[in-house]
Amino acid sequence: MRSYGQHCGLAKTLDVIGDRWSLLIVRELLLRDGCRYTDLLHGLPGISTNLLVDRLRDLERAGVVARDEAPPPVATTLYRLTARGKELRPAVLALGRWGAPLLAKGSDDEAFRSHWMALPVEIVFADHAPKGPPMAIELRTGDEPVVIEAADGAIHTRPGTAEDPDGVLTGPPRLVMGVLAGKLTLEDARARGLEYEGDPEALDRLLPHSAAPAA
Amino acid sequence: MRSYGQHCGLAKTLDVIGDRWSLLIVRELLLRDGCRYTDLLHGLPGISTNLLVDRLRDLERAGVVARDEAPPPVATTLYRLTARGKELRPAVLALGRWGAPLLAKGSDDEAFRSHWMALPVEIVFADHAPKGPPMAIELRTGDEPVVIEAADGAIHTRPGTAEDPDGVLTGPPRLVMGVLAGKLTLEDARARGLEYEGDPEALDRLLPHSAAPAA
DNA sequence: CAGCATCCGCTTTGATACTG
DNA sequence: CAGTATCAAAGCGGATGCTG
Repeated sequence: MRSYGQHCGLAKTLDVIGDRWSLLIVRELLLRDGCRYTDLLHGLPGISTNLLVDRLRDLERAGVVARDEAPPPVATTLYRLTARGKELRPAVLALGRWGAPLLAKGSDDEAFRSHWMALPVEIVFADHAPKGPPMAIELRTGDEPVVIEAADGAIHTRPGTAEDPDGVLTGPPRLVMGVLAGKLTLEDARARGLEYEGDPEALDRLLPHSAAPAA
Repeated sequence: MRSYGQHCGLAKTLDVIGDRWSLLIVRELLLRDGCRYTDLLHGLPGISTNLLVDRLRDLERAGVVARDEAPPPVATTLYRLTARGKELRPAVLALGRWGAPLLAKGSDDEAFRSHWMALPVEIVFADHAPKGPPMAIELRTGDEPVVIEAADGAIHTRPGTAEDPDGVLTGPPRLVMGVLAGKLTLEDARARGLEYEGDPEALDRLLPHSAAPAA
């Protein structure tokens, strides 16, 4: 990207990550640090192969992304964020939060990847019973199942299934994301076709239950 | 901008403000809400006139910017952010903060506008003596003087001069911005040519004085 | 198959000139 | 002052080809 040539912090940031696709690449690496070229390609539906290469090079030169040559069992190169790249997390979360209300208006032919759900979870969820027993909620939507786990007051999200989940959310991405992003109450989502099986209090432990939705 | 077509909050945000120049236009309106086309042009050195019009239209359609037809004494149209547009402030600040370390490496031919200094001030300054008397520091750099005022624990920045400033910072934009962004100590900046006249404690009241610089 | 590189048509941007 | 109009240059998207 051509530099804005402005002595301003925002402009300098945009000089680095303002190119089309750049910040989405950062999103992918924030969600799945240390992943392969092909993983990135899968997590960025719509990008063309040459653009991905170009952007990775640009971000590498800018000190945001690093590439590690993985040793023989894997024998591939892994892309990850540098420490400096990880510092983009607050900005990415702030931008993602701003876009949450727009998710409601999305059309049905939009691409969706299950691991993207970790972003809204990080933004709006909190463990309201940090002393409670470890807990897991499974999400069945999109290209792969995802598990949200709460333990010791911390919340983690990972791809895969849970052995004995306290709750299971099943339905179209729009409804699951609506609930996770705090833009849809569980009741509304159920009325529109979302299914929730398990302990009704499990989700309540994580969802913001103040009167005001997340701003 | 062509939509990313991804059901993700970040992607949705970038669909709206991811175009080149868009977020810098938002910056201008965050700093000087209700300004004229020409003011925007001046605050966005490097943009071309047709691009500015295109972006303003796009942002208007997206509900981020609104235009008010000012009544006869002024008789011009004023651009401002909508409530929704103002909600971009946290994201803009987060991005601006990330770029602060990059300001040090800027070259001397970069464009600079004094009112941009309000961003770092908002990010790193705090009034450490909120009960103290009202105070003003004048900044003399860039295209116009700027005053930072602290009163009742709140900090304001405005273009213009102060009648009886408690301190005056004079020097090239790079050094003044370095101090404001917390990337340069006052001593370092003075050694490089920054001048500070007035009460040495006035600046201390606003600068972060913990050992660690702003992350 | 992972990880690129090249080519080509289309869209976006940038610079400047011009208008009510 | 507040935009339009025009056009060249750069960027992007999609397809395809190459290499281990």
